[in-house]
Amino acid sequence: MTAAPKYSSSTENYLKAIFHLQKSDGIVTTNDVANELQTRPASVTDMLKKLKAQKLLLYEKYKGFKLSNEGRKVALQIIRKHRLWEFFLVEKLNFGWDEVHEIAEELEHISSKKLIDRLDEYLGFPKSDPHGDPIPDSNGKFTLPKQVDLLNLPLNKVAEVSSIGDQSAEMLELLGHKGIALGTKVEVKKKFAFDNSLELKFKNQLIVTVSEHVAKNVFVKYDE
Amino acid sequence: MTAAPKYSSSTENYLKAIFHLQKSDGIVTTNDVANELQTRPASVTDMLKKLKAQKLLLYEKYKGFKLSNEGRKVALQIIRKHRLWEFFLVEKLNFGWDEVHEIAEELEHISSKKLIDRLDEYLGFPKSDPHGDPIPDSNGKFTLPKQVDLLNLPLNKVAEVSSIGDQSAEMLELLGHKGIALGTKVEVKKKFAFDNSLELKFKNQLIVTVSEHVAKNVFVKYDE
DNA sequence: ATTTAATTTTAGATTTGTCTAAAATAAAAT
DNA sequence: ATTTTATTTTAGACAAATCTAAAATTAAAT
Ligand SMILES: [Mn+2]
Ligand SMILES: [Mn+2]
Ligand SMILES: [Mn+2]
Ligand SMILES: [Mn+2]
Repeated sequence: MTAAPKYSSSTENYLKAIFHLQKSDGIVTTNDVANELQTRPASVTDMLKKLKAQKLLLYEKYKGFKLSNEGRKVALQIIRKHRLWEFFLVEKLNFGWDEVHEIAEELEHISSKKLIDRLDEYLGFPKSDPHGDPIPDSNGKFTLPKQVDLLNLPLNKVAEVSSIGDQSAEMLELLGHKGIALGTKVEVKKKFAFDNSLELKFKNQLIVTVSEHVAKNVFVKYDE
Repeated sequence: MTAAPKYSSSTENYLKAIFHLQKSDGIVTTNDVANELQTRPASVTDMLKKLKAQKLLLYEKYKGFKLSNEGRKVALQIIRKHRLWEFFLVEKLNFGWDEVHEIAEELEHISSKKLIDRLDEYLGFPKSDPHGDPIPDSNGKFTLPKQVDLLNLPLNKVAEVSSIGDQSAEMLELLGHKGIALGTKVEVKKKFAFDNSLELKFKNQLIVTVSEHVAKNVFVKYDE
């Protein structure tokens, strides 16, 4: 029985970043990772070599890299911890869903597995975090919620905002102002062919306009 | 307005260790700290110099050292976090009081002040941790638990046995038999006016009777 | 008061993670 | 097919925190 190896916070942050980047693009570059982690490409290359040595990454210089099975497994456990802590902060400590990310960025590195499993139980085994992202179970499995972005939501269909693609401060400010948050019920009343901007209607009858750029980053779920 | 400086986990662990050591002995040595932190005296000396440079420590080589006011202030905030997390683990996540220390040793380094103040509120502003140690408030103040003998403990107040007056072999035999030891949690359920004998209840619901003579020699501490 | 022992500090290395500047390689443009 | 540009990697350095071995200082013993 081999004891679960401990990885540094830095290592964990790299694994998580690579996981997220290869989820969206499929292919990940050194620059992508440097940009995501606010560091330098040279530092990324250094770390890629270390991750390869630990068998967490498949890497050949100049050719590319991707997580190994073990690397993905570790990444998923970090993501599990991140999202469970976010859920805790919002549900139990009354934080806003837009102020928990930074704190979870630290909490995700607390090592105790027993702690996170107890927390999961205490929270009632939530399926998704406050941003609508799925929470992997202790085996790393999770069920992707069926969702589309607002651009692809059929007209006059009531749907619920379930996750946000671009979670930058600027985006969150815009959404806050327009009155769009997780759980908000919306329907698309009109789509302008000219610029793909949309008119959305809320439950309270209010109508707002959002750009194509915004619409592509707001994901909703709805019944068929 | 100066932003609160961030200290490394290592720095925080040193401050906390020195705080605890100077609490008991008054005087602290390089070896004490090395022993407490499972490290080498040479490493301690290195860190003492760094702490001095940060004005967290008053230090003159070969002569001795002690925390500065600022150093003590930081130490108390780490202790506050440590003990609040321990309380959380025991009260909310059903951990045993004997298995929370290691986890709190990591959690105490999470930096968000807002988090710890929200946690404090969520827990109902507890006065002491699962080991009976006082929890400093957000200004670093804490109230030492009140210490009285069992005769003077108010009815139905949960208290912790903190010291024994008469430590004769006969007394210790009696206490051992009744199940009373340092750290035992007890409350007084009934006091008989006839002979000042008491009925005590333990956490495990067991009830025992002790004489006035015994009660006068068992000291307990409790909050308020 | 010397000698001996313990404690503390320095000197010099090591590890981890980062950086800048320069070189190597790949991709894009002419 | 060259040339130019962008990306990636190496080379060399640095800060933080630790270590071992040796030197400096203080404390204890004879
Ligand atoms: Mn993180
Ligand atoms: Mn999230
Ligand atoms: Mn600690
Ligand atoms: Mn404690």
